[in-house]
This record gives sequence, C-alpha cells and structure tokens, in this order.
Amino acid sequence: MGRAKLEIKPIQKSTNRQITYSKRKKGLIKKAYELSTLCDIDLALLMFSPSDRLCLFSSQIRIEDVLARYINLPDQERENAVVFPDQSKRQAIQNKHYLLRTLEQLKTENDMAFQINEPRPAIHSDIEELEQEVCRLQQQLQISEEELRKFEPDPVRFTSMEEMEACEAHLLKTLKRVVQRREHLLSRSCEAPSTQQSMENINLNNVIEGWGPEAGSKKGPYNS
Amino acid sequence: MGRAKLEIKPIQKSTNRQITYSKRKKGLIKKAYELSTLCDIDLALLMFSPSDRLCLFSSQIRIEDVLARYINLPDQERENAVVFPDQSKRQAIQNKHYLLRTLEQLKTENDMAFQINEPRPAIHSDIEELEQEVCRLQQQLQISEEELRKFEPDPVRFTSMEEMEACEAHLLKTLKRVVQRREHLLSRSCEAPSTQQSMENINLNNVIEGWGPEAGSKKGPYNS
DNA sequence: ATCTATTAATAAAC
DNA sequence: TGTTTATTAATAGAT
Repeated sequence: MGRAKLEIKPIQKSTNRQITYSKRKKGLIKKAYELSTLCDIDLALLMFSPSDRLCLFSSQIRIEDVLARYINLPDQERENAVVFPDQSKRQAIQNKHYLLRTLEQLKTENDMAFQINEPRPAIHSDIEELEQEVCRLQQQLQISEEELRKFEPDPVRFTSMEEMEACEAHLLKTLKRVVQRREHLLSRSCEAPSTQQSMENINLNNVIEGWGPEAGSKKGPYNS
Repeated sequence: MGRAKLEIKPIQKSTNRQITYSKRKKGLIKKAYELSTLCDIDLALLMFSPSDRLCLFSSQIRIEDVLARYINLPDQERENAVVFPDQSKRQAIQNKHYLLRTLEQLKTENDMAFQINEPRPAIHSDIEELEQEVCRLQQQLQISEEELRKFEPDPVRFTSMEEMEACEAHLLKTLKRVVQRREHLLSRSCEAPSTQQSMENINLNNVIEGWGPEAGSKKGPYNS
C-alpha cells in the first residue's frame, strides 16, 4: 500500500527505516488490538526498535500473564505453536522441526507444481534424494573418521594407555599386511629388491618382534 | 476493509469469530514479519486462539531470545515500553477486559478449534542449503578417505611399488610417533609401569609435546 | 477454500 | 514530527 510497492527487505537508509518503523509499528499494534478484541483472545507483542528500544503491547491481561501462560505450557505445545510467515527464509535454519515441516511442504508444493505443469518444478524426489545423500554422506564420513582415528587418535583426547596400544597394534597389523603384500608381489615379479626395501624390512621385523603391544620392553630402535 | 465495516468489539458468533481469527492472525503475522524484515528488528508475537491454542511468531531470533531480552531489561524500561492502541482508552480497555476475562474463566469454551497451516511457497534456498551440505560432506569425506588411503591403500588398485613404499613409510612414521609418545609419557610418570595407566594426571602440554610437531600440523577432520 | 466489493494501511511527497 | 493522497493490501461477507 502506498504510492509505490515496497519490497520486503531491510531498508538501508536509516531515516526511512525509522519512519517505516514508526508507521508500521502503529499499524501492527492497531491490528493486534483489533484481533484481540474481535476474537477475545490474549495476545502479546514485543518489539525492539531499530535503536533497540523496547515496545510492548498486550491485550486483555498484563504481558507478564501472557508470558507466564506461555512459559507454563508443555514443551511440545510451545514448539508446535511456532508459525512462520510466507517469505521468512531465515527461520529455515532455526530448528529441526521447521526443517522437517518445510521439507514436507516442499514435497506437497512440488507435487502441486507438477500437476500444474510449472516451468521450474523441482520434484520432491530431488529433495528426498538430497536428504538421503546428506544422510549417507554423514554416515560414510563418520565411518571414515572412526577408521582414521584407529591410526592416529587425537592426542589431546587420548585418555588411556590402552587406547594408545590399540592404535599401535592396529598400525603394526596394517604394516605387516602391506609388507607381506609387497613381498608377495616381489616374489612374483622376480625382480631384485632395492636396498631401501631391505632396510625397511629389517626395521619392520624389529618392530614386530620387539615392540608389539604385549612386549615387556619399553626401549626400542625409534628413540632417535 | 471488507464488504462492510466491522465494529471492533467481541464477535458473538463462534464460527465468525473463528474465521476472523484465522484471517486476521495470518495478516498480523505477515505484518509482523514485514516490519521485522524492513526495519531489521527483533520481534515476538504470542497469541492464544479463541480455543486457547497458542500461536507464536518471532523474527530473526528464537522467541526465547526475545523473551530473555525482555526479561533482562530493567523494570522501569519494561514499564515504559507498554503501548496501548488508544492512549485515552487505556485504562478502560484494561479494566473491562480483565474483568471479562476473569468472569469467563467460569464458563467452558467449546469453539471449534482448528488451525490451518497456510501453504508456503517453495523456497529455493532450502534446496540450495541441502545441496551445499551435500557438497561440504563430499569434500570432507574425500579428505578423510585420502588420509585413510595413506594408511591402507586399496590393494587392488595398488599399481606402483612407489605407492606401496610410501604407504609403508607413512605407517612406520606414525608408528614411530606413537611409540615415542608412549615412551615420553611413561618417562614422565615414572611410577606405575602398568599398561593400563591413566593419562589423566599428565600435563596437556606434555602430551602435545610428546606427540610431536608432525602430528600437531596434521589437518585431519578429527582434529577439530 | 475462494472470490470480490469495500475499507484500511501506507510510501512518497510535502 | 504531522498531513496528504495515490496506491497497494487486507479482509467481511458471500459462496
């Protein structure tokens, strides 16, 4: 309403913002009053102005009573009560319930869009697929990170010597497999092993024999 | 607005009251959203429907935060903030409705209560958010898997001996670090030789020091 | 839920 | 701040 249609996005000019705030605040309070009177309901409205000044309106009863009524509600009912206006996108990341509801809504809307043959119908299965992909990736990532932790546990979170020895054992086992496989490949290709390989092999044997998790000695070849 | 001008007083007919509530509630929330967006302010709106169902709207931040902000204000500021749609009728409105409210607690309300969730247009950013999440997870997974491959390269895809040796070297290096760190920790706490020893009493600096700079500079995803 | 004749809100200008 | 006014927006009542 007004001489020109105003886009609903933050007003940059401070003076305009202040003027619009004053006008619309008045209008909003009037609407709130009318609704509460016409329908005989409790209602509370809290606003912080652009300059962070509080403005309150409550109908019928004191605002404290409205808030008390709100606070005394069961959690579930409080969560269910949250409503979002059409254009509000910021709220999308606000809570899981809303995300789920949004997703449901999107599915429904896309079904409708499909029926009406809209130009850009993002089909609901796309969203479902994206959702599943997110889930799948999260799981894979978790598995992968757990696997990695077996090799290199976070030193800060290292709490027991047991954990450390498990890590050591795991490293040894893997190392052993790699070496075995190399030797297997070498024996098949019948090529002469390099000197470096020999060296490593010796070290490995020492490690396995002298430094296994169950070994009693605490000194070894790695004290450089 | 409407076919006829409606006087602002409680609507007697329950059905009409309910219809008006639904329509005006929607309008009020839209107005609240527009004000909060245009002026970039925090705002909270609480309504109890004719059938005492709570309906909430909050902009920008969660309603709890708006209420917390309200509650934390000095008393004086809270009192000053109260606004009435018509200052001259302020007291009359308050008293009249408060009394009505108290009396009406004695009777049972049997309004048909149903809240219809108005459909919301599909938000592209919802899909974009999901896509971004997928991208992010894929990257993390790739990093994690590359890290893992340094320890355990896929034996089937093992093509060169160099790759194998790099793997072996990497395993040895890590193993060496783990052993060194264990040594370090053991030497610091020269009492209990038990392998079950707890590390809780060991200084965090020592732990990090013992793990060595190589480990410290690691950028694995579990480091966060 | 949808329609539409009306009234109400308000953006820009002053 | 307040007033005006051309426009857009909300909605009462009917369907």
